[in-house]
Amino acid sequence: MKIFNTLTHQVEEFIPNEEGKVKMYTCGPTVYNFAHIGNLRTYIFEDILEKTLRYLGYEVTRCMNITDVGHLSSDSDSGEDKMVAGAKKEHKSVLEIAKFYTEAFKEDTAKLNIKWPEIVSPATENIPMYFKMIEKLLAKDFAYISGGNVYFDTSKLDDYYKLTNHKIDEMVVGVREGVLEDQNKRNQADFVLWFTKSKFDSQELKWPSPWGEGYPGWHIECSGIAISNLGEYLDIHCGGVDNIFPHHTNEIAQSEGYLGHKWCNYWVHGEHLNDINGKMSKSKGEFLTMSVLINKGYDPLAYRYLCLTSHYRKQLTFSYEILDNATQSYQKLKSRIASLDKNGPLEQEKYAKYDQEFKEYIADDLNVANALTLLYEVLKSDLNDATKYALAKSWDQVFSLNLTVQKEITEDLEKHILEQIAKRNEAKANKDYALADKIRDDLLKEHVILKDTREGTTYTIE
RNA sequence: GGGUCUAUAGCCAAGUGGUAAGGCGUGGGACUGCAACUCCCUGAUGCGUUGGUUCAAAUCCGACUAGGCCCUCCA
Repeated sequence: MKIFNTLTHQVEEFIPNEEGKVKMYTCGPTVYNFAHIGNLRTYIFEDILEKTLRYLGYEVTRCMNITDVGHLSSDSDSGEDKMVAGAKKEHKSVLEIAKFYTEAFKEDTAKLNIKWPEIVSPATENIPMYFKMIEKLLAKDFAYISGGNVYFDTSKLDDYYKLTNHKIDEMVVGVREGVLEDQNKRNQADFVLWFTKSKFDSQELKWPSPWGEGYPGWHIECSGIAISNLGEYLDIHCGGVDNIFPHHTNEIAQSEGYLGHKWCNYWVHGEHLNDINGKMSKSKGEFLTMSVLINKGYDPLAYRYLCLTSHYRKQLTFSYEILDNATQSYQKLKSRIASLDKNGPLEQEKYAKYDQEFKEYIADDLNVANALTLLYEVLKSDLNDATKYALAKSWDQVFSLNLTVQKEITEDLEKHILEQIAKRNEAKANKDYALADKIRDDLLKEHVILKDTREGTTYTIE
């Protein structure tokens, strides 16, 4: 397995700490609103990564956080927490809001066939772990107290910027409008581990702590949750590219400061889904959620197919044109597989050869586009139907496109359809094409699509 | 200002020095009462522009152009 490691800025051979086992952590959603399809692209990529590792024989334990506290609400850095803003808007408590959007997120991921991680942990349920970490960081002099808050001292690390290649002298503070410089910091890059003061008075959730009543900084939650659930040595840490700095940079700093050794070997980041204005966000342009697409008649799995045709490290610009394109391709692919006769003997040798090739593609930094192309090649090949079907079914463990899932047909429905087909054939024989077409249209309304072949009329159900 | 990534047909996209995969769409044909489905045929003398290295460049190097992202909310 080869994968691009942000830490070394190159594609590397993946070697886990423990042979055959992978510990994987992925940054989860901030649950103050619905996830947009750009957020979901990252979860699709992480799902593919996890399933690829499993397909290659690794045993994977994956952990994800749910951020239900402590994120600022807007670019203006006005000091209102996202969760609080969401709660105010909807007249609910912060935790009610978090619960609601956590459920919504879970539903979205289920529709996209994204496997729910073994371990999912909300930030608010791990406060004692943050105390433990912060206390140790203070004791080891990696942290200091200033202006009521606890800060991490980035000057104590030689390679704080190793993930980004940033040069500290050339960084511009407050390059974005409205970002204020925090006068309590010793160094420009220092960040807060625990808040008790400053501009976050509107924060609703607070906990008593050794440093006063307050709440955790924006980065400590991921480190705390990852270390307490997966231990001191992590194999893979994922997220969107926007997390590289400062979030993941700071996670490395605080985790390695706390542990006293290297924490995670592979940092893997997914690129963004943009719209024509650039980066997708909840505040500008159309707020594209799964529900928006579903209401427009799109199949969530067509969106998943779209994500699969594009490499995870490449930006993709969303448009309805490309989604229509993907929908067509996806439906055609599915119907081709549905028409295969799955019964019969497997051509073992050829099966193994193609499966090996498939593994080589996905193991090559998740070259899913080539893996999909291989599926088309198989469908076009001279393999027997049963072998083609078996390969599609096996590979769908990674693709997760329901390629071999077909609608159940009840006996009554089947009887009804066959009767209608008989009636239509009679009408056709009598050259009563108006009636024949009406029967065809009526069945279509019931999602039954008729196919006239030389052998007679068959049907499929969508 | 600094960092980083990208540019291949109408659209998506593979390609990692040996002469441009694949999918969707388009157009044509077979099939059909007409359709749909399916099948067959159909596309880049060319890979943002421009220099260079090489027997050979979409692939390597330089310059330029355009665009995205990051530089304390973000997937």
